[in-house]
Amino acid sequence: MDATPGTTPVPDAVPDPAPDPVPDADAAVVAGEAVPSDRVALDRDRILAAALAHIDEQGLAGLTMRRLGHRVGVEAMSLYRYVPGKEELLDGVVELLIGDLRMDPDVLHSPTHGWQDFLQRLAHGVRRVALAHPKAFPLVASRPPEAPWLRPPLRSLEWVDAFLSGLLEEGFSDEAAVAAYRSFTSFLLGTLLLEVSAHGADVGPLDVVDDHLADDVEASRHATVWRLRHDLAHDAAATEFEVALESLLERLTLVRSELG
Amino acid sequence: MDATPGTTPVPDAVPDPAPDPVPDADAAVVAGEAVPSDRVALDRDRILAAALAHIDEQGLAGLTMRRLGHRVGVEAMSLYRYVPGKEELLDGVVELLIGDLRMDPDVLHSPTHGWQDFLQRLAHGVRRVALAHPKAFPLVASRPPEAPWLRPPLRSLEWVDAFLSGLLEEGFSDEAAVAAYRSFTSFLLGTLLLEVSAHGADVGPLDVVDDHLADDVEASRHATVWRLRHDLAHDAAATEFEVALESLLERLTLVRSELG
DNA sequence: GCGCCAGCCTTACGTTGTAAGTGCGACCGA
DNA sequence: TCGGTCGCACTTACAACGTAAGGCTGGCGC
Repeated sequence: MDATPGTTPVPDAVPDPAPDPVPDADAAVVAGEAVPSDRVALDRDRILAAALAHIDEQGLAGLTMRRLGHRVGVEAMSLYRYVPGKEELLDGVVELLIGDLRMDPDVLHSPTHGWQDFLQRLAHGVRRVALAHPKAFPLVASRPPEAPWLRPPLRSLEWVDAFLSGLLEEGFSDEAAVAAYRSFTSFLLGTLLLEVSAHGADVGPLDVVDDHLADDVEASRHATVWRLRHDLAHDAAATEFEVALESLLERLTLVRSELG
Repeated sequence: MDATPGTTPVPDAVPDPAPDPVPDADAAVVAGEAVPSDRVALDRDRILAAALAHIDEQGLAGLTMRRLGHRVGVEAMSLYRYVPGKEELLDGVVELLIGDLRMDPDVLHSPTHGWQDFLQRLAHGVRRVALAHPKAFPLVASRPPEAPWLRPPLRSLEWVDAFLSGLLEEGFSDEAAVAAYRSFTSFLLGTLLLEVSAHGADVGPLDVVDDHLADDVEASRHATVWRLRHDLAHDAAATEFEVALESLLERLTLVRSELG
């Protein structure tokens, strides 16, 4: 019994070479199965998924070509047959993240119940992705966009087009739709980046901060911060998101009629 | 252009050792001058300033301990006498950036002309810093904050305290002040991050995008994006910032009275 | 004169991304 | 059945990185 769960220094789960438990590989192939060995075939999607999983577990800095190779049961250089380099790999992870949006059944591709419902669903979908992968989400912001007007976190032509087309269908003028696009992306990026960042630094439940920081706060200086420390630590991100989104939509209603 | 550290022979401009042009060093010292050689004394502030300048010119990926050392005329390891490591160096650069805020004569430390004026000035001050250092500003967002409630881009106790105290003076309740703090930081972060990111990707004036992207756009798919491409490329960040900020302040007025 | 020590340099190690070449197994036309 | 080709992983190698450890030097106090 190797790999006892309590002791391993590296939690990676390499699939273990497993000296081919299949007695007759040809038979398996004939039977319609894929590769007989449990070492499943490598491909770009599997690599990207592994990279995302690795980031979720170890953080961005923990992702290394060698470590990623090890995780998928392969030497680092083998990855380069499927991915041109590390930069492109990270871009692929970002694509994967926004790809999750398409799979989300609660996110609509066009405003079938009004534009407010459309944007509400989209915003919540993006937030779900961000919260599901807090360590990876900053990538969505930090990767250079393919075009200056392809703004995170809506980083694909597909979604930008869906966004704009959707609003146009709903009576937005060209200018209003573009303005709404800019406001919406700024809002999502700022809010979600701060929310996942708080999650990352979320070590203890509250009150526990660095000593020197605590000293600074406690000492008469910064008295207000000290007094409000509990309010500041209190996490009401979900309802705040709701409120701020609602307020944004109200503002967009104005934009819609003013620039109509 | 950079990012691949493999080939460039480094175009840095080292100040040139300059074999001590001063004939009598003691005389210079007596005369009240600093170190006689033009190789000025190294210290933490000079290192941080050089690091910021380097990031401004070469980008974040271009900053290396060796290159930074070379820039200040010193071997890489000498930097470690003043800075514990690269992480702390980057934190120092962030401090330096927010330190610029304190120097800004248009930014007030307390609301002497009403809280709206106070926040307006603060917001514009932060935006000025972001635009002055577009390559470095993302650092403000990506460095892990010292405490979860110390939200970028207001990353120091000093400013958070000033913010909260200021609003309390102006009639905000505790809850309203904290809520305003959260909204304000989200707004600034999202807006400015996207603005500097657009500046970074700003290669040509407009229309020039990657070929494959252009193909995707041009081909019947994404027809709306294609049609609105000029509106999308049109940069009205300044006035949009103004409008969005105004709208935020209006909303905070409501928060102030509702949670009052 | 002597030792101390701040400040810088040198050397060295482990790790990173990746260019280049090697080797092996599966397929395929003869 | 046999080479030949080729896809795919492995091996080796290199430059650059962050940084640990220690060495030199020149100006200071005693």
